[in-house]
Amino acid sequence: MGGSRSDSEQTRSGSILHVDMDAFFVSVEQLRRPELKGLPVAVGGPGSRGVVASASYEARAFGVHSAMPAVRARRLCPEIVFLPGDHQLYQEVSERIMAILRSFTPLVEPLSLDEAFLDVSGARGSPVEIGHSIRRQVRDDEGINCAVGVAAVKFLAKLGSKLAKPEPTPQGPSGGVGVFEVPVGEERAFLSPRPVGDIWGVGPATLARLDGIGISTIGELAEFPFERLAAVVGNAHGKHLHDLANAVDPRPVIPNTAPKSMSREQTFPRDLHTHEELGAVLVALSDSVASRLRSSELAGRTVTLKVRFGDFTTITRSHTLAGPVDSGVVLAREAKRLLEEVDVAAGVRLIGVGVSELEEPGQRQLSLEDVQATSWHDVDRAVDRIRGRFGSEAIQTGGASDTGPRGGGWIRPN
DNA sequence: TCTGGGGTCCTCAGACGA
DNA sequence: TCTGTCGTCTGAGGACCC
Repeated sequence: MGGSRSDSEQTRSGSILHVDMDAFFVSVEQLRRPELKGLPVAVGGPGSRGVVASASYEARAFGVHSAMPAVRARRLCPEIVFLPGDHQLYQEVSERIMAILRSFTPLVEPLSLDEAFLDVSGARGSPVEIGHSIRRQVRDDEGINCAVGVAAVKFLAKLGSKLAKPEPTPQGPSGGVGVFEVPVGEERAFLSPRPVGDIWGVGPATLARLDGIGISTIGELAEFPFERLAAVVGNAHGKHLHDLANAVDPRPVIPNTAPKSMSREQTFPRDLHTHEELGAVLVALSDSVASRLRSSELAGRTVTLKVRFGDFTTITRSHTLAGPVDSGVVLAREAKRLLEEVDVAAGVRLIGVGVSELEEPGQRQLSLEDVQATSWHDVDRAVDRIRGRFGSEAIQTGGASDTGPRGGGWIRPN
């Protein structure tokens, strides 16, 4: 079972593909800076509070991995090259790769910039052949390597792509089958000996709980009485895990899923201790979230403030408005209102603003609050037009000073 | 060791109305 | 009228993913 298999064999293929780019951010950087090829490279925040977002296989050979603090990555691999990252560029490359995937089937569900599920049940050719074709075309057109998992269900396809990836060595990626298939009918046998941590949705907390009831393999989880499992990890989570362990995953591939929330957050190089400093940041973050809402033609009703203190404890405070808003001014006002109820004297390392309960800003009855918001709507649109024409830096909120009648007007930077 | 940023989903508790 | 129950909504937080 597994690996690249020709269709002449007897087993039947599943029609779900999971495509996963290899070290995506780093690969994109190495394309525009070929001198970085073959070197240990990481993309991420290089500062004292930064973490690794993506690491080259050469860096991984030293034990560096994503989400690792930059300080630790440097300790493990002193010669590592840290790059700040260019999200705009990654977005553009990702969109071109997704277009390649859509040339094989319209049923493409992006999971993030660098991975996607495909349903190729209606496509021409066998799923394994399609997997190889996708790898070829992504490599030829974009210079990026990717791994493909083929299975009957999403969870197994995702596990397959993980197993198709090369191994990290100091000399770079080594081996890797490229396309890994879990044939239909062999799922349970494939899963049974694997560690339970291979299940999508089992992180450190769940792993510890499962360990506490003597479960370490997926096979053990599959045989465990559901009622006892649910008592330990909760009903919904228990059912989900039990199903996955038994290779049951009815989730379809859904293209074009609408976002459910949008947020922006920022970690400071040093903790901030006053509402004034934090309020100024909230204005900028709110403006950014609102701008993205408008460009997606969405508006949200629930505003959430996130505060992480110096000791890493995190709280959220939220408020649901009468109607959806997409104005940075209104978001900032609500976020500041929520912040006023938080004691920040101990020091804040991160602050964030999020909006959920998203909908299209359509017809609805306007409240007095809405009318006030609407008066800023035209201003926000004008700002969008200026940024569209002259770039995102062309105009910024005056929230840093937080002065003026509205507590954060628009300024043109010098 | 010391933990970014942007998401999704789930659980739990309290308020509230039927 | 009072009390208990149930469902729903909202808010807060945890866990997980890339």
